[in-house]
Amino acid sequence: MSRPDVIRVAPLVRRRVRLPKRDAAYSAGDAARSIYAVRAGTLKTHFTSRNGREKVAGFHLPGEIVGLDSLASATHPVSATALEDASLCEIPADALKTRATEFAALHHRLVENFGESSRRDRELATMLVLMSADERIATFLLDYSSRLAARGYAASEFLLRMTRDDIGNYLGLKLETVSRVLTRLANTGFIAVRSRHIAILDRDALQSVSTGTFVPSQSVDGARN
Amino acid sequence: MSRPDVIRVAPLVRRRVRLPKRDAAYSAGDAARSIYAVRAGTLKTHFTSRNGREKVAGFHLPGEIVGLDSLASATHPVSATALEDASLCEIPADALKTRATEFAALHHRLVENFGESSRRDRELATMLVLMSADERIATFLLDYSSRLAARGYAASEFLLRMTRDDIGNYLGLKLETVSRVLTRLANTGFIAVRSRHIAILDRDALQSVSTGTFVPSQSVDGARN
DNA sequence: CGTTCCATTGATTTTACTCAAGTCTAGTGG
DNA sequence: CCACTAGACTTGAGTAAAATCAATGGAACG
Repeated sequence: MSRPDVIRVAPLVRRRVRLPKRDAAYSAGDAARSIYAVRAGTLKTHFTSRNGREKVAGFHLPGEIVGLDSLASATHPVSATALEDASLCEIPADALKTRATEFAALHHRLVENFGESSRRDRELATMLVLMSADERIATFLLDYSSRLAARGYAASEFLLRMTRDDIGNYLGLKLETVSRVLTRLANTGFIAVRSRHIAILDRDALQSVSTGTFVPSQSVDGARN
Repeated sequence: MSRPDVIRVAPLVRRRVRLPKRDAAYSAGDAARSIYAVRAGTLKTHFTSRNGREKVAGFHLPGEIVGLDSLASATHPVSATALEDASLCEIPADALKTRATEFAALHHRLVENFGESSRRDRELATMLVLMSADERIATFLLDYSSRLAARGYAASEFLLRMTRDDIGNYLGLKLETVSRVLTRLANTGFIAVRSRHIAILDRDALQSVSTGTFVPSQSVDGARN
């Protein structure tokens, strides 16, 4: 969870793509021909697990890159779907591959990006294993906020572009639990919730919830595992 | 979870390292000078999460590579500790970096390796979110078995080199739960357990447990999330 | 060969899930 | 433009899976 994966690849961009809400930039299994920089809008990446259940892999804000994980294989391992009308820059994978070795700087950026995404995956796994529902939601909100801030958007008041169900799937919670936790955090005055509009009212408190230092209601522990 | 990340890097190896049980090849935060191929023995990678809790990131069998995730940053993001006396091949990172752009094939292997590890991380996250304790343990045993088999070891009878606590931490379960599930799987006759010695007696059944098709005791669902 | 770490098993509690009912919101068509 | 509808969200009550607490047994290690 963190900084957007900004990468300057202007000379490689093939074309702009308009992607209406609910449409997929690519689907799991598609030939891996391109990666995409998110220009505007929000995407989610998702896939069907071996036992047929749908899993949200991540959310992608403007300025971030999707599809990099396809460079290793012939096909896209996940699908990328627009949560709202979006606009993308398509970057052909072959150009990226051949010219990556050509230009050390670009190669370096790629390696960096992989490192970044593996760090994020590691943190997600940690979150799923070690954190309570409250900690996960608090962490999610703070991460979302900081990613928006890094792109120049308001950090303390924003619109969630995804459903409670998507958030829950991503964090390993049921949508009812997501709803309850948001309500609880709102009741303690740490955030304000108006459907998908979120305002962070007390960032420090939210931070302490995310680290398990503070626990909203009565339960005294917060420690898991 | 899957295939070992075999990579032929003989010409780059600097030296062999003997690593006694409980010693670390490197620790989180160390300068990222080298990556390591596991020659013999088993390692675990682990790190301290933001809230100070220890998390097992993965287990690494002979023939696999550790430390690749450090290429992106200046320091190692995780620690690598020997679960038993081990022997490693040290590969200097700078040689890998400079010569990776030199040799397209090696560069390709690196990209591939990142793709593989991100696939594994994604599956781990899925496992943690969507799977019951029984499914996780069954999946873990089958993965462990197939990784051993890929290196020429017996696939159906092996020794777990890590504690129940390590397994539990990795899978997001408490050690007691790990113990209980192993006992349950043994009672149904799918595996045999003698402390850390595991024998897979009915691979198909274990497979069906791992996919949630079969559920050992009484509970009828197996579905989560 | 005793000490320490690891594993098992049982009883109880807790967290988040499930099931269910009802409300709100945004998008649609009359 | 308003009414209608479908999807999204909230809230409540009861349940289940795994965590926690606790005590004992077994293996490994110096």
